[in-house]
Amino acid sequence: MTDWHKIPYFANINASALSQLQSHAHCRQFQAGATIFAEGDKCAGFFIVVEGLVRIFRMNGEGRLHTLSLLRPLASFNEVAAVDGHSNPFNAVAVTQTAVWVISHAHLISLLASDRALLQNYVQQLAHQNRDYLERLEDMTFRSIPARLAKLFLHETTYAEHITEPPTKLTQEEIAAILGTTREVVGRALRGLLNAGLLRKKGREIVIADRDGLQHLAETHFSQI
Amino acid sequence: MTDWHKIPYFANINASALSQLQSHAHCRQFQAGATIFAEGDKCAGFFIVVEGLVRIFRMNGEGRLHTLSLLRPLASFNEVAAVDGHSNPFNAVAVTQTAVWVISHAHLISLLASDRALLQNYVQQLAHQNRDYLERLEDMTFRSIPARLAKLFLHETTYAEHITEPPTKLTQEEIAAILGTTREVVGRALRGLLNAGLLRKKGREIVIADRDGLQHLAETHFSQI
DNA sequence: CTTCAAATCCAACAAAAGTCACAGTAACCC
DNA sequence: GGGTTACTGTGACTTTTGTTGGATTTGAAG
Repeated sequence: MTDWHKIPYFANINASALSQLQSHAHCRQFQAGATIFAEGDKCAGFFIVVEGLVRIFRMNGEGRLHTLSLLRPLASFNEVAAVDGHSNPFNAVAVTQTAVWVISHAHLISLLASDRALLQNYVQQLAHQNRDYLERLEDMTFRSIPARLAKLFLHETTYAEHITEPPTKLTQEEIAAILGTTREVVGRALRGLLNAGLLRKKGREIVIADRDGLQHLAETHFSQI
Repeated sequence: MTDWHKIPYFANINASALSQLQSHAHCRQFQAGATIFAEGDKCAGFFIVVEGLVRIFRMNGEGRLHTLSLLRPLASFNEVAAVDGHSNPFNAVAVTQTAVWVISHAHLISLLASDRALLQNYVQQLAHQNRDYLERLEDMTFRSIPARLAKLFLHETTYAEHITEPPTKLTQEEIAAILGTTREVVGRALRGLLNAGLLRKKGREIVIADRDGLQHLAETHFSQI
Protein backbone atom coordinates (compact mmCIF):
# COMPACT_ATOMS: atom_id res chain seq x y z
CA MET A 1 0.00 0.00 0.00
CA THR A 2 1.14 3.47 -0.88
CA ASP A 3 2.49 5.52 2.00
CA TRP A 4 0.69 8.79 1.39
CA HIS A 5 2.66 10.61 4.04
CA LYS A 6 5.65 10.54 1.74
CA ILE A 7 3.81 12.85 -0.65
CA PRO A 8 4.67 16.42 0.40
CA TYR A 9 1.10 17.56 -0.07
CA PHE A 10 -0.10 15.04 2.50
CA ALA A 11 2.78 15.13 4.96
CA ASN A 12 1.75 15.56 8.59
CA ILE A 13 -1.92 15.14 7.88
CA ASN A 14 -3.91 13.47 10.62
CA ALA A 15 -5.08 9.93 10.10
CA SER A 16 -8.78 10.64 9.68
CA ALA A 17 -8.24 13.29 7.02
CA LEU A 18 -5.91 10.95 5.23
CA SER A 19 -8.38 8.11 5.20
CA GLN A 20 -11.03 10.53 3.91
CA LEU A 21 -8.62 11.47 1.17
CA GLN A 22 -7.89 7.87 0.28
CA SER A 23 -11.54 6.96 0.20
CA HIS A 24 -12.11 9.65 -2.45
CA ALA A 25 -9.19 8.59 -4.61
CA HIS A 26 -9.71 6.37 -7.63
CA CYS A 27 -7.06 4.16 -9.07
CA ARG A 28 -6.53 4.15 -12.82
CA GLN A 29 -4.23 2.21 -15.12
CA PHE A 30 -2.70 3.32 -18.40
CA GLN A 31 -0.93 1.41 -21.15
CA ALA A 32 2.46 2.60 -22.37
CA GLY A 33 1.85 5.53 -24.66
CA ALA A 34 -1.68 6.23 -23.46
CA THR A 35 -2.79 9.80 -22.85
CA ILE A 36 -3.70 10.46 -19.23
CA PHE A 37 -5.12 13.89 -19.99
CA ALA A 38 -4.65 16.67 -22.50
CA GLU A 39 -3.81 20.33 -22.20
CA GLY A 40 -6.85 22.56 -22.35
CA ASP A 41 -9.29 19.82 -21.43
CA LYS A 42 -11.61 20.15 -18.47
CA CYS A 43 -9.75 19.78 -15.17
CA ALA A 44 -8.76 16.13 -14.75
CA GLY A 45 -8.08 16.36 -11.01
CA PHE A 46 -5.13 15.69 -8.73
CA PHE A 47 -2.83 12.82 -9.74
CA ILE A 48 -0.34 10.65 -7.93
CA VAL A 49 1.93 8.27 -9.81
CA VAL A 50 2.12 4.96 -8.02
CA GLU A 51 3.64 2.87 -10.79
CA GLY A 52 5.37 3.56 -14.10
CA LEU A 53 6.67 6.74 -15.69
CA VAL A 54 4.64 9.79 -16.68
CA ARG A 55 5.65 12.51 -19.11
CA ILE A 56 4.27 16.02 -18.52
CA PHE A 57 4.67 18.20 -21.60
CA ARG A 58 3.42 20.97 -23.80
CA MET A 59 3.41 21.05 -27.57
CA ASN A 60 3.35 23.92 -30.01
CA GLY A 61 1.53 24.20 -33.31
CA GLU A 62 4.43 22.83 -35.34
CA GLY A 63 4.54 19.70 -33.19
CA ARG A 64 7.61 20.58 -31.16
CA LEU A 65 7.57 19.11 -27.70
CA HIS A 66 8.57 20.60 -24.37
CA THR A 67 8.88 18.03 -21.62
CA LEU A 68 8.21 19.73 -18.30
CA SER A 69 8.74 16.66 -16.18
CA LEU A 70 9.24 12.92 -16.19
CA LEU A 71 7.66 11.53 -13.07
CA ARG A 72 8.03 8.29 -11.16
CA PRO A 73 6.26 7.13 -8.00
CA LEU A 74 5.41 8.93 -5.68
CA ALA A 75 5.29 12.17 -7.56
CA SER A 76 2.06 14.12 -7.90
CA PHE A 77 0.93 16.23 -10.85
CA ASN A 78 -1.75 18.61 -12.10
CA GLU A 79 -1.94 20.24 -8.69
CA VAL A 80 -2.78 23.63 -10.18
CA ALA A 81 -5.80 22.62 -12.23
CA ALA A 82 -6.92 20.35 -9.40
CA VAL A 83 -7.15 23.30 -7.08
CA ASP A 84 -8.48 26.03 -9.37
CA GLY A 85 -10.76 23.80 -11.40
CA HIS A 86 -9.77 25.31 -14.72
CA SER A 87 -8.44 23.40 -17.69
CA ASN A 88 -5.29 21.30 -17.50
CA PRO A 89 -2.24 23.44 -18.24
CA PHE A 90 -0.30 20.64 -19.97
CA ASN A 91 -0.52 17.13 -21.35
CA ALA A 92 0.24 13.95 -19.44
CA VAL A 93 1.02 10.61 -21.03
CA ALA A 94 2.08 7.26 -19.63
CA VAL A 95 5.56 6.45 -20.94
CA THR A 96 5.45 2.92 -19.56
CA GLN A 97 2.59 0.93 -18.10
CA THR A 98 1.38 3.23 -15.36
CA ALA A 99 -0.93 3.32 -12.37
CA VAL A 100 -2.17 6.52 -10.76
CA TRP A 101 -4.47 7.68 -8.00
CA VAL A 102 -6.86 10.46 -8.99
CA ILE A 103 -8.73 12.86 -6.73
CA SER A 104 -11.34 15.01 -8.44
CA HIS A 105 -11.38 18.79 -8.17
CA ALA A 106 -14.61 18.74 -6.17
CA HIS A 107 -13.28 16.25 -3.64
CA LEU A 108 -10.00 18.05 -3.30
CA ILE A 109 -11.76 21.32 -2.62
CA SER A 110 -13.95 19.81 0.05
CA LEU A 111 -10.95 18.14 1.66
CA LEU A 112 -9.02 21.40 1.60
CA ALA A 113 -11.96 23.13 3.25
CA SER A 114 -12.04 20.62 6.08
CA ASP A 115 -8.35 20.13 6.75
CA ARG A 116 -6.18 23.11 7.50
CA ALA A 117 -2.87 21.21 7.47
CA LEU A 118 -3.59 20.03 3.94
CA LEU A 119 -4.34 23.58 2.87
CA GLN A 120 -1.11 24.81 4.39
CA ASN A 121 0.88 22.10 2.67
CA TYR A 122 -0.77 23.08 -0.57
CA VAL A 123 0.31 26.70 -0.22
CA GLN A 124 3.89 25.71 0.49
CA GLN A 125 4.03 23.26 -2.39
CA LEU A 126 2.56 25.73 -4.87
CA ALA A 127 5.07 28.33 -3.71
CA HIS A 128 7.82 25.80 -4.29
CA GLN A 129 6.56 25.02 -7.77
CA ASN A 130 6.43 28.72 -8.48
CA ARG A 131 10.12 29.05 -7.74
CA ASP A 132 10.87 26.13 -10.01
CA TYR A 133 8.96 27.61 -12.92
CA LEU A 134 10.66 30.94 -12.43
CA GLU A 135 14.03 29.22 -12.44
CA ARG A 136 13.24 27.46 -15.68
CA LEU A 137 11.94 30.68 -17.18
CA GLU A 138 15.29 32.29 -16.43
CA ASP A 139 17.08 29.30 -17.91
CA MET A 140 15.22 29.87 -21.13
CA THR A 141 15.82 33.61 -21.23
CA PHE A 142 19.44 33.70 -20.16
CA ARG A 143 21.14 30.40 -20.76
CA SER A 144 22.53 28.94 -23.97
CA ILE A 145 21.84 25.33 -24.77
CA PRO A 146 25.26 24.07 -23.69
CA ALA A 147 24.69 25.86 -20.38
CA ARG A 148 21.27 24.29 -19.97
CA LEU A 149 22.73 20.91 -20.81
CA ALA A 150 25.51 21.36 -18.26
CA LYS A 151 22.87 22.23 -15.69
CA LEU A 152 20.87 19.16 -16.56
CA PHE A 153 23.92 16.97 -16.04
CA LEU A 154 24.64 18.60 -12.74
CA HIS A 155 21.09 17.62 -11.93
CA GLU A 156 20.71 21.02 -10.41
CA THR A 157 17.82 22.44 -8.42
CA THR A 158 15.03 22.71 -10.91
CA TYR A 159 15.55 19.69 -13.03
CA ALA A 160 16.45 17.47 -10.12
CA GLU A 161 12.96 17.38 -8.74
CA HIS A 162 11.11 17.01 -11.97
CA ILE A 163 13.24 14.74 -14.04
CA THR A 164 13.68 11.52 -12.20
CA GLU A 165 15.98 9.95 -14.77
CA PRO A 166 19.72 10.65 -14.80
CA PRO A 167 20.55 12.34 -18.11
CA THR A 168 22.81 9.45 -19.00
CA LYS A 169 19.82 7.24 -19.49
CA LEU A 170 17.89 9.71 -21.62
CA THR A 171 18.14 9.69 -25.40
CA GLN A 172 19.29 12.87 -27.11
CA GLU A 173 15.74 13.28 -28.33
CA GLU A 174 14.44 13.27 -24.75
CA ILE A 175 17.10 15.68 -23.56
CA ALA A 176 16.18 17.98 -26.42
CA ALA A 177 12.54 17.96 -25.36
CA ILE A 178 13.52 18.79 -21.79
CA LEU A 179 15.80 21.64 -22.81
CA GLY A 180 13.30 22.95 -25.34
CA THR A 181 15.40 22.39 -28.44
CA THR A 182 16.12 19.75 -31.08
CA ARG A 183 18.07 16.53 -31.06
CA GLU A 184 20.79 17.77 -33.41
CA VAL A 185 21.56 20.73 -31.22
CA VAL A 186 21.80 18.51 -28.16
CA GLY A 187 24.13 16.24 -30.04
CA ARG A 188 26.43 19.13 -30.91
CA ALA A 189 26.36 20.54 -27.38
CA LEU A 190 27.14 17.09 -26.01
CA ARG A 191 30.09 16.75 -28.37
CA GLY A 192 31.21 20.19 -27.21
CA LEU A 193 31.13 19.22 -23.55
CA LEU A 194 33.00 16.01 -24.32
CA ASN A 195 35.67 17.83 -26.35
CA ALA A 196 36.04 20.40 -23.61
CA GLY A 197 36.69 17.58 -21.17
CA LEU A 198 33.73 18.44 -18.97
CA LEU A 199 32.07 15.12 -19.68
CA ARG A 200 33.66 11.78 -20.52
CA LYS A 201 32.41 8.65 -22.16
CA LYS A 202 32.76 5.56 -20.04
CA GLY A 203 31.90 2.83 -22.45
CA ARG A 204 28.69 4.23 -23.85
CA GLU A 205 27.67 5.88 -20.65
CA ILE A 206 28.39 9.56 -20.15
CA VAL A 207 29.89 10.62 -16.84
CA ILE A 208 30.86 13.96 -15.37
CA ALA A 209 34.61 14.56 -15.73
CA ASP A 210 34.87 18.09 -14.38
CA ARG A 211 32.07 19.15 -12.09
CA ASP A 212 33.47 22.62 -11.46
CA GLY A 213 33.86 23.25 -15.16
CA LEU A 214 30.28 22.20 -15.77
CA GLN A 215 29.13 24.41 -12.94
CA HIS A 216 30.96 27.34 -14.44
CA LEU A 217 29.52 26.73 -17.89
CA ALA A 218 26.03 26.41 -16.46
CA GLU A 219 26.32 29.88 -15.04
CA THR A 220 27.58 31.74 -18.11
CA HIS A 221 25.56 32.60 -21.14
CA PHE A 222 27.99 32.04 -23.94
CA SER A 223 28.93 28.75 -25.41
CA GLN A 224 32.63 29.42 -25.94
CA ILE A 225 33.48 25.75 -26.27
CA MET B 1 -7.24 54.86 2.52
CA THR B 2 -6.45 51.76 0.54
CA ASP B 3 -9.35 49.39 -0.08
CA TRP B 4 -7.70 46.10 0.76
CA HIS B 5 -10.65 44.09 -0.47
CA LYS B 6 -9.64 44.96 -3.99
CA ILE B 7 -6.47 42.92 -3.56
CA PRO B 8 -7.31 39.36 -4.64
CA TYR B 9 -5.39 37.87 -1.72
CA PHE B 10 -7.64 39.69 0.72
CA ALA B 11 -10.98 39.55 -1.07
CA ASN B 12 -13.87 38.29 1.05
CA ILE B 13 -11.91 38.39 4.26
CA ASN B 14 -13.91 39.24 7.34
CA ALA B 15 -13.44 42.65 8.89
CA SER B 16 -11.61 41.58 12.02
CA ALA B 17 -9.04 39.54 10.12
CA LEU B 18 -8.54 42.45 7.79
CA SER B 19 -7.92 44.91 10.56
CA GLN B 20 -5.45 42.46 12.10
CA LEU B 21 -3.72 42.34 8.76
CA GLN B 22 -3.60 46.09 8.47
CA SER B 23 -2.29 46.54 11.97
CA HIS B 24 0.68 44.32 11.07
CA ALA B 25 1.47 46.13 7.84
CA HIS B 26 4.16 48.77 7.69
CA CYS B 27 4.22 51.54 5.16
CA ARG B 28 7.48 52.31 3.38
CA GLN B 29 8.48 54.92 0.83
CA PHE B 30 11.08 54.65 -1.92
CA GLN B 31 12.71 57.24 -4.14
CA ALA B 32 12.71 56.73 -7.89
CA GLY B 33 15.44 54.24 -8.67
CA ALA B 34 15.72 52.87 -5.15
CA THR B 35 16.02 49.15 -4.58
CA ILE B 36 13.12 47.70 -2.62
CA PHE B 37 14.78 44.33 -2.21
CA ALA B 38 17.26 42.16 -4.02
CA GLU B 39 17.14 38.63 -5.37
CA GLY B 40 18.70 36.11 -3.05
CA ASP B 41 18.39 38.29 0.04
CA LYS B 42 16.58 37.12 3.12
CA CYS B 43 12.78 37.14 2.63
CA ALA B 44 11.58 40.72 2.54
CA GLY B 45 7.91 39.90 3.16
CA PHE B 46 4.65 40.50 1.36
CA PHE B 47 4.37 43.77 -0.55
CA ILE B 48 1.49 45.87 -1.82
CA VAL B 49 2.08 48.81 -4.13
CA VAL B 50 -0.07 51.76 -3.06
CA GLU B 51 1.66 54.48 -5.03
CA GLY B 52 4.16 54.65 -7.88
CA LEU B 53 5.53 52.01 -10.22
CA VAL B 54 7.59 48.96 -9.27
CA ARG B 55 9.78 46.87 -11.54
CA ILE B 56 10.21 43.18 -10.73
CA PHE B 57 13.16 41.68 -12.57
CA ARG B 58 15.99 39.22 -12.73
CA MET B 59 19.46 39.84 -14.03
CA ASN B 60 22.10 37.52 -15.38
CA GLY B 61 25.84 37.60 -14.93
CA GLU B 62 26.44 39.69 -18.04
CA GLY B 63 24.03 42.37 -16.79
CA ARG B 64 21.13 41.52 -19.06
CA LEU B 65 17.78 42.29 -17.56
CA HIS B 66 14.55 40.33 -17.58
CA THR B 67 11.58 42.36 -16.42
CA LEU B 68 9.00 40.02 -14.96
CA SER B 69 6.46 42.70 -14.13
CA LEU B 70 5.84 46.40 -13.91
CA LEU B 71 3.36 46.97 -11.10
CA ARG B 72 1.07 49.84 -10.21
CA PRO B 73 -1.34 50.14 -7.25
CA LEU B 74 -2.91 47.90 -6.00
CA ALA B 75 -0.76 45.03 -7.15
CA SER B 76 1.03 42.78 -4.67
CA PHE B 77 4.42 41.12 -5.05
CA ASN B 78 6.87 38.70 -3.45
CA GLU B 79 4.01 36.47 -2.41
CA VAL B 80 6.09 33.34 -2.76
CA ALA B 81 8.99 34.32 -0.52
CA ALA B 82 6.51 35.86 1.91
CA VAL B 83 4.84 32.51 2.39
CA ASP B 84 7.78 30.10 2.29
CA GLY B 85 10.21 32.39 4.10
CA HIS B 86 13.10 31.65 1.78
CA SER B 87 15.09 34.22 -0.14
CA ASN B 88 13.48 36.64 -2.57
CA PRO B 89 13.29 35.06 -6.02
CA PHE B 90 13.82 38.36 -7.88
CA ASN B 91 14.74 42.02 -7.52
CA ALA B 92 12.28 44.85 -6.95
CA VAL B 93 13.04 48.52 -7.60
CA ALA B 94 10.93 51.65 -7.46
CA VAL B 95 10.74 53.11 -10.97
CA THR B 96 9.07 56.29 -9.73
CA GLN B 97 8.55 57.60 -6.21
CA THR B 98 6.77 54.67 -4.59
CA ALA B 99 4.86 53.74 -1.45
CA VAL B 100 4.26 50.16 -0.36
CA TRP B 101 2.71 48.25 2.50
CA VAL B 102 4.86 45.41 3.83
CA ILE B 103 3.79 42.42 5.88
CA SER B 104 6.59 40.30 7.31
CA HIS B 105 6.85 36.57 6.73
CA ALA B 106 6.20 35.85 10.40
CA HIS B 107 3.07 37.95 10.52
CA LEU B 108 1.75 36.59 7.28
CA ILE B 109 2.20 33.05 8.54
CA SER B 110 0.37 33.75 11.75
CA LEU B 111 -2.43 35.45 9.86
CA LEU B 112 -2.69 32.53 7.46
CA ALA B 113 -2.91 30.18 10.41
CA SER B 114 -5.79 32.10 11.92
CA ASP B 115 -7.85 32.93 8.86
CA ARG B 116 -8.96 30.17 6.56
CA ALA B 117 -10.40 32.43 3.87
CA LEU B 118 -7.04 34.14 3.52
CA LEU B 119 -5.34 30.78 3.20
CA GLN B 120 -7.80 29.70 0.52
CA ASN B 121 -7.26 32.92 -1.41
CA TYR B 122 -3.56 32.35 -1.19
CA VAL B 123 -3.84 28.88 -2.73
CA GLN B 124 -5.94 30.18 -5.59
CA GLN B 125 -3.64 33.11 -6.28
CA LEU B 126 -0.51 30.99 -6.23
CA ALA B 127 -2.18 28.55 -8.61
CA HIS B 128 -2.98 31.46 -10.88
CA GLN B 129 0.58 32.71 -10.79
CA ASN B 130 1.76 29.23 -11.57
CA ARG B 131 -0.25 29.22 -14.77
CA ASP B 132 1.18 32.58 -15.72
CA TYR B 133 4.75 31.48 -15.26
CA LEU B 134 4.10 28.33 -17.26
CA GLU B 135 2.63 30.42 -20.04
CA ARG B 136 5.67 32.65 -20.12
CA LEU B 137 7.95 29.64 -20.04
CA GLU B 138 6.22 28.35 -23.14
CA ASP B 139 6.51 31.76 -24.77
CA MET B 140 10.24 31.58 -24.30
CA THR B 141 10.57 28.02 -25.57
CA PHE B 142 8.24 28.19 -28.53
CA ARG B 143 7.73 31.75 -29.70
CA SER B 144 9.94 33.97 -31.83
CA ILE B 145 10.48 37.54 -30.79
CA PRO B 146 8.01 38.99 -33.31
CA ALA B 147 5.43 36.54 -31.96
CA ARG B 148 6.16 37.55 -28.37
CA LEU B 149 5.94 41.19 -29.36
CA ALA B 150 2.60 40.65 -31.07
CA LYS B 151 1.37 38.95 -27.93
CA LEU B 152 2.53 41.86 -25.81
CA PHE B 153 0.60 44.28 -28.00
CA LEU B 154 -2.48 42.14 -27.80
CA HIS B 155 -1.97 42.45 -24.08
CA GLU B 156 -2.78 38.82 -23.82
CA THR B 157 -3.36 36.74 -20.73
CA THR B 158 0.03 36.61 -19.13
CA TYR B 159 1.40 40.02 -19.82
CA ALA B 160 -1.88 41.78 -19.19
CA GLU B 161 -1.84 41.16 -15.47
CA HIS B 162 1.79 41.83 -14.88
CA ILE B 163 2.60 44.70 -17.14
CA THR B 164 0.33 47.52 -16.24
CA GLU B 165 1.63 49.86 -18.97
CA PRO B 166 0.29 49.64 -22.52
CA PRO B 167 3.25 48.71 -24.75
CA THR B 168 2.84 51.99 -26.59
CA LYS B 169 4.13 53.87 -23.60
CA LEU B 170 7.11 51.62 -23.06
CA THR B 171 10.49 52.37 -24.60
CA GLN B 172 12.03 49.77 -26.87
CA GLU B 173 14.57 49.13 -24.15
CA GLU B 174 11.77 48.28 -21.70
CA ILE B 175 9.97 46.08 -24.17
CA ALA B 176 13.24 44.26 -24.79
CA ALA B 177 13.65 43.61 -21.07
CA ILE B 178 10.10 42.25 -20.88
CA LEU B 179 10.54 39.96 -23.86
CA GLY B 180 13.98 38.86 -22.74
CA THR B 181 15.95 40.27 -25.66
CA THR B 182 17.74 43.45 -26.79
CA ARG B 183 16.59 46.85 -27.97
CA GLU B 184 17.76 46.45 -31.56
CA VAL B 185 15.93 43.19 -31.97
CA VAL B 186 12.74 44.77 -30.65
CA GLY B 187 13.25 47.69 -33.03
CA ARG B 188 13.55 45.35 -35.98
CA ALA B 189 10.54 43.28 -34.94
CA LEU B 190 8.53 46.45 -34.50
CA ARG B 191 9.48 47.62 -37.98
CA GLY B 192 8.45 44.22 -39.25
CA LEU B 193 5.01 44.46 -37.68
CA LEU B 194 4.58 47.98 -39.03
CA ASN B 195 5.64 46.97 -42.55
CA ALA B 196 3.32 44.00 -42.44
CA GLY B 197 0.46 46.37 -41.59
CA LEU B 198 -0.29 44.70 -38.26
CA LEU B 199 0.58 47.85 -36.36
CA ARG B 200 0.31 51.48 -37.44
CA LYS B 201 1.89 54.68 -36.29
CA LYS B 202 -0.55 57.34 -35.22
CA GLY B 203 1.67 60.33 -34.71
CA ARG B 204 4.34 58.81 -32.51
CA GLU B 205 1.99 56.42 -30.83
CA ILE B 206 1.70 52.86 -32.07
CA VAL B 207 -1.77 51.39 -32.48
CA ILE B 208 -3.05 47.99 -33.50
CA ALA B 209 -4.08 47.97 -37.16
CA ASP B 210 -4.95 44.30 -37.63
CA ARG B 211 -5.85 42.45 -34.46
CA ASP B 212 -6.51 39.14 -36.18
CA GLY B 213 -3.20 39.33 -37.99
CA LEU B 214 -1.39 39.96 -34.72
CA GLN B 215 -3.26 37.11 -33.10
CA HIS B 216 -2.21 34.79 -35.86
CA LEU B 217 1.41 35.86 -35.66
CA ALA B 218 1.39 35.45 -31.88
CA GLU B 219 0.43 31.81 -32.33
CA THR B 220 3.01 30.75 -34.90
CA HIS B 221 6.67 30.23 -34.28
CA PHE B 222 8.28 31.61 -37.38
CA SER B 223 8.87 35.22 -38.13
CA GLN B 224 8.02 35.14 -41.82
CA ILE B 225 7.48 38.87 -42.01
C1' DC C 1 24.91 -14.49 -35.75
C1' DT C 2 21.95 -11.87 -38.53
C1' DT C 3 18.62 -8.36 -39.08
C1' DC C 4 16.17 -4.35 -38.26
C1' DA C 5 14.76 -0.35 -35.97
C1' DA C 6 16.27 3.09 -33.12
C1' DA C 7 19.71 6.11 -31.86
C1' DT C 8 23.68 8.69 -33.07
C1' DC C 9 27.13 11.28 -35.69
C1' DC C 10 28.35 14.70 -38.81
C1' DA C 11 28.67 18.29 -42.28
C1' DA C 12 26.64 21.92 -44.77
C1' DC C 13 23.35 25.19 -44.93
C1' DA C 14 19.41 28.56 -43.45
C1' DA C 15 17.35 31.45 -40.26
C1' DA C 16 16.99 33.93 -36.08
C1' DA C 17 18.92 36.57 -32.62
C1' DG C 18 22.66 39.23 -30.66
C1' DT C 19 26.34 42.89 -31.24
C1' DC C 20 28.50 47.07 -32.77
C1' DA C 21 28.75 51.52 -34.52
C1' DC C 22 26.85 55.60 -35.52
C1' DA C 23 23.27 58.79 -37.35
C1' DG C 24 18.90 60.87 -36.62
C1' DT C 25 15.06 62.63 -33.69
C1' DA C 26 12.22 63.89 -29.92
C1' DA C 27 11.78 65.82 -25.17
C1' DC C 28 13.15 68.40 -21.59
C1' DC C 29 15.43 71.89 -19.02
C1' DC C 30 17.60 75.98 -18.51
C1' DG D 1 16.03 78.80 -28.63
C1' DG D 2 20.07 75.96 -27.70
C1' DG D 3 21.94 72.32 -25.78
C1' DT D 4 21.68 68.04 -23.55
C1' DT D 5 19.96 63.64 -22.86
C1' DA D 6 17.34 59.81 -23.82
C1' DC D 7 15.29 57.26 -27.28
C1' DT D 8 14.99 55.49 -32.04
C1' DG D 9 16.55 53.83 -36.79
C1' DT D 10 19.45 51.16 -39.39
C1' DG D 11 23.19 48.59 -41.73
C1' DA D 12 26.92 45.25 -41.38
C1' DC D 13 28.49 41.60 -39.11
C1' DT D 14 28.87 37.41 -35.69
C1' DT D 15 27.08 33.83 -33.10
C1' DT D 16 23.81 30.62 -31.97
C1' DT D 17 20.24 27.76 -33.07
C1' DG D 18 17.41 25.18 -36.32
C1' DT D 19 17.11 22.14 -40.55
C1' DT D 20 18.25 18.66 -43.83
C1' DG D 21 20.07 14.49 -45.43
C1' DG D 22 22.80 10.86 -45.36
C1' DA D 23 26.32 7.67 -43.02
C1' DT D 24 27.13 4.93 -39.05
C1' DT D 25 26.56 2.63 -34.78
C1' DT D 26 23.95 0.17 -31.32
C1' DG D 27 20.89 -3.08 -29.12
C1' DA D 28 17.22 -6.04 -29.02
C1' DA D 29 14.69 -9.80 -31.27
C1' DG D 30 14.57 -13.52 -34.02
